[in-house]
Amino acid sequence: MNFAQIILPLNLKGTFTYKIPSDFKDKIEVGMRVLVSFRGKKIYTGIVFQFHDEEPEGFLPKDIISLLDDAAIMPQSQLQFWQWLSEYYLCNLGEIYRFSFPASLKLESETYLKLKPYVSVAFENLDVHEMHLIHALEVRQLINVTEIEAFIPKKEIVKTIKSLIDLQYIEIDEKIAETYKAKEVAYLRLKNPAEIRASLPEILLSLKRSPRQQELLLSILEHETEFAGIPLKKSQFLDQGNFGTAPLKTLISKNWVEEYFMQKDRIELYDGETESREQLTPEQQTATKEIETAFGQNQNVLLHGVTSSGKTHVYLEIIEQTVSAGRTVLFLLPEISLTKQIVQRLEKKYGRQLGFYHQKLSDFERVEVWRKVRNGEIKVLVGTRNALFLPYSDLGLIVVDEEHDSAYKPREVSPFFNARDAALMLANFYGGRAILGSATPSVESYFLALKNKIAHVKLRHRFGNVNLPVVQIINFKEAQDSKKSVGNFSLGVIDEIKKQIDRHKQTMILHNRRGYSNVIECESCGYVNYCSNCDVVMTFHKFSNEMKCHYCGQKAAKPKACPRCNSANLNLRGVGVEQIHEEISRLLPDAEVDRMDVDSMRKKFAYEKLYEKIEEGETDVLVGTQMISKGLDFENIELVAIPKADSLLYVQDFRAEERAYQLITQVSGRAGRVSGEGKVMIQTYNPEHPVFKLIAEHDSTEVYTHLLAERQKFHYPPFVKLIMIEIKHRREDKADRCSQFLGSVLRKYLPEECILGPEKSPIAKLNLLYQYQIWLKLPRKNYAEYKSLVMKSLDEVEDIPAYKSVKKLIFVDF
DNA sequence: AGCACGCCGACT
DNA sequence: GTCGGCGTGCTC
Repeated sequence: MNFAQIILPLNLKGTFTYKIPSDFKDKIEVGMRVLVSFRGKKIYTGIVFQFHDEEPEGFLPKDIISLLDDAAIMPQSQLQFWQWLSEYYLCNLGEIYRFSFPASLKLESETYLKLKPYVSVAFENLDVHEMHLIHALEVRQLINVTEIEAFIPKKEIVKTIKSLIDLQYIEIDEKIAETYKAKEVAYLRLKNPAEIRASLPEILLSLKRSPRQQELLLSILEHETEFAGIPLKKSQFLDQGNFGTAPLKTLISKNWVEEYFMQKDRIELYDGETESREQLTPEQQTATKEIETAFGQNQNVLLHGVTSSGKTHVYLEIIEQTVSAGRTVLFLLPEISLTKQIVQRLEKKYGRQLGFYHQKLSDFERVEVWRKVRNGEIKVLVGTRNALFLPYSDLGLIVVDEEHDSAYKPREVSPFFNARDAALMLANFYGGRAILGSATPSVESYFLALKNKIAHVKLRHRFGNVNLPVVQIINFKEAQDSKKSVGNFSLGVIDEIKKQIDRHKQTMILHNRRGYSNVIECESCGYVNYCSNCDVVMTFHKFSNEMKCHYCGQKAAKPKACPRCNSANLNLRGVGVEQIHEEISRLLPDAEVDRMDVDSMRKKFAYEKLYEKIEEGETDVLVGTQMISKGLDFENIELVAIPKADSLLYVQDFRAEERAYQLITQVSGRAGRVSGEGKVMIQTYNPEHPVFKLIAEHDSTEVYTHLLAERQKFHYPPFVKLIMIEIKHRREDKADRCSQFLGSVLRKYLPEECILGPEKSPIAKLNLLYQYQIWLKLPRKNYAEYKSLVMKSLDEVEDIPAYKSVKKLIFVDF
């Protein structure tokens, strides 16, 4: 055990070899954080990955400078998970490390040093640099590594620090411990409640000349009676009762009331009534039993329940079982905005044992959750995909809610992994189980269930045996031909919306295209307005009166005349959600019509405000993009209309039909949740399209049979394994040549039928980078072999210096 | 990744 | 004559 392989927070292949100094040998553990120097002067926090005794060839390993933890900060199972991720998704361990660790747990040259307390320094034994550093530390308590460069030559820095640490004169300042202090919050309570209650009349009498004090005391008493056991937050209490601090101070000095402090919990404690466990319906009970059985047979579960069937109730039941068995639960959601409802319910039950983790937390908050997970304080963790990387010690259950959601595998941030599949693996490494839940499972998950790789548990009925909405397909061609249409709507849909408004019911209209119109075209010369960064037409947004590129975010003024031929005849083509909104507002002038899309929700609290407005029933019609399909569970929505349903299918993506099915079904699920009188109207030029027909029949089995047949016919997942490689460079010829070269190398090793491309990406230029794609369809059998040939090909391209600067992004299971 | 090194154009 | 552009190479 002379050497350690260390993971560094850099996007570099593999791990790095360091020597373990003899005095660390009995303390160092796999999963510990260590301080090492890399590239001479830079210092990094690394993770111990492995130990070994093989003397490396070709370089002299450096020593590990110091250990940052007393015990492993990363559990073994997590490290196994990292290793799997990096092998499966062809990404570097360093990338995973960077992505998954809060910044303050992986300090680099920003790491601070300090003198050890109560040491006497034998200056006569120090060299000049060591002396400088000690003197500097005597003047200022903390110095970071970069600052030391000012007075010690770069080459000598690490040596100096290391020698002083060895001499026990200085130590690494655990900034995390220092800067991270949970905030303390003041609470109020009666000092001696029993006594006060007993002699209340006398006390009140004694306070008769101080009405504010009287009021305050009674108020606290009332709270303690009504919400026994729930802490009373001082600031909130004073604000609500409009009390000043003066009467409170007097009460405290009179020893009636006391102020006490508790660590602030980022999740506010639920202070409403605690709800008793809801009774499961017979169907939910059966589902729970089926899940237990599957778990007993070491099987994971696909919980396939129609919208409003109460999947959450089943989750809660299994979560409770897991927690009472003493194990931890991870509840994954595709995005934070959907957490509201589930958190409210879990809060009541688990209080402080509930944690919350997502991209929008500050670093401090992340570290807090990290520690609580590590030391077992948190038993139930609700989070988005990055919550997979918390240091769980005993993960018994992972729930992946809305498992079909594409937010589980964003294309924008590396490492590119699918959180749903990763969750299955993570559960596996911990010896835990996973539930994938959805009303519209992904074709891949459905296939797993079909092949009995995971158990298929179904909930076929809506909660309370409420009927599923009636789906009506409207042949829009016919409506137009028979003059029964106005603009983008058939008269039937308009009439139905009016009918709903008369009944004081609400309507949702789905149109999944942002902006007002997606092309502005010159009538005389055919000019269209392209984004200067991307090979994409700019979309006109009437509301903000500007042109926007939906890919890079660039904005431009709307041209008044054609920039090429100066003609003023500019045509608007393509219908966006703003236009649908405008149209409905015009057709129904007395109705309250609102719009919900990323553009209108950008302002702070815009979402909350609109949410409330809908909840209060002030909104009659809500027009929106796919955003309206998530998290809007209102009782009063009875009608869902999709005026241009075909646009959902005309996307060049082999998952277009699956997505269309999921989106339509999800948004339909908003209609008639309680009444059972929901109605869905789909306008299309292809009324015979199987996806629309099967949605109308509510026959999900047939939908998946259809989707799977298509996938099999055209050789797409789950029948093959798909890897997409995207090659990007700011010079088109270079990206082109590099992709051609990679293509030829791949063809050297792989059969021709496995390789498609290289071709220009559907968006040939994005953010000033030209991009080309190569699609690999690899057989499931011997996949590992094929994949290693892909890796070999990539390595060969990597060896060409001219292509080093070309970015190569690899999407596995794209 | 990120940083130093090294080779060619536009400037005081 | 120099400053600085980014192509290239290397890091345990």
